[in-house]
Amino acid sequence: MNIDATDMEVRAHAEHHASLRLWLRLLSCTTRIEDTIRQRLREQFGITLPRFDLMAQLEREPQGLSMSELSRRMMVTGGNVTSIVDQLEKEQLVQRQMQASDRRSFTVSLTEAGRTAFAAMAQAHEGWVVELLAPLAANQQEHLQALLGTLKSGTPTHSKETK
Amino acid sequence: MNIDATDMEVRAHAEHHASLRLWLRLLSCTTRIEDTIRQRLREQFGITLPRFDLMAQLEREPQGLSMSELSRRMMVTGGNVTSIVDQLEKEQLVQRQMQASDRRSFTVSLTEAGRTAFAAMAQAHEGWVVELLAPLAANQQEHLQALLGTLKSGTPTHSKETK
DNA sequence: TATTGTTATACTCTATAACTATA
DNA sequence: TATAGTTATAGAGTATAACAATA
Repeated sequence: MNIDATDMEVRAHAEHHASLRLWLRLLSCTTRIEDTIRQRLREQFGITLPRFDLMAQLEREPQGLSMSELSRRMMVTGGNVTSIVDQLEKEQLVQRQMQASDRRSFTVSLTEAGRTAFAAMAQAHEGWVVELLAPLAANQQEHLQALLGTLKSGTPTHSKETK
Repeated sequence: MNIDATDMEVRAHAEHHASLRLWLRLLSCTTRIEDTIRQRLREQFGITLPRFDLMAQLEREPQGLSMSELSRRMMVTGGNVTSIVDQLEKEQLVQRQMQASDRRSFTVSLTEAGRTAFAAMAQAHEGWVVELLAPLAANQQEHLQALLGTLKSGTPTHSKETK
């Protein structure tokens, strides 16, 4: 637009546009997969994604987690964790256990039924993920993993010329 | 687990696990960026992501879109589009216009104020995206775009050995 | 009859804030 | 005082289904 636009500015505009297109594609790919998984979890197991995620957190920590730790890991506020745990407890998939050391707190863990149910769901879930990522060959998946690692860590492997 | 497990099965298990890790990383990267954008849109412009998305759809189609077309493009049901358009119309950012050809339908488009407001939001939005993707150099972003294109299209560039 | 859009309802997730019990 | 967790409230987004007007 500017008559004084330099090559660098032109290039910067083009790169900005490319970043925006990349973000829209990243978002649409992820959303499409997530929606598919969400729908299948609901249809086949009658469970929502946040509940599945909470159970997955507990599955990784057999000794259980406190409400506040769950809140931190799931990045949602405490009140929400309470309601999700309430629902899962009603279905006897998780249990609250008193802690002798601190009577304000307690430990949430999977019940035996919860472990069994989660195992079936996790197996199906993994199958869906494999299926939905199948358009990418194994070496492409590795490459994608590496690129996303760079994006996540915030550590560029190549320095950028533009400030 | 199985005593008869062949090398292929072992490899398949390893690849399945890698796919799952890739999916979790894809999800966390995307969610992190999306949450940041959502939060900034709310704080700086008092708008939600679905409303921003609807305005973005309209910005691309100056002649406007019908409710059903908006519903299709945003992949949400008609009732939801009605409520989002209602809110934006109340803020005078979009307008409903009668269509002579079909009196059941009408055209939704950005108002002048809506175009102005959207321009400011879109510019900020693009800047955030550039910032959040900055850990990746330009050539890495191109690579990521290509890989996601393969994932999206469902057309593997390499055939897979496993059925 | 089919389609366009609205309305009503219900549910989940979310954040905020006030609250209780314990440390 | 501070912390762990709960409760209450409000709001957004979503799907479903019944509905009115028009084609």
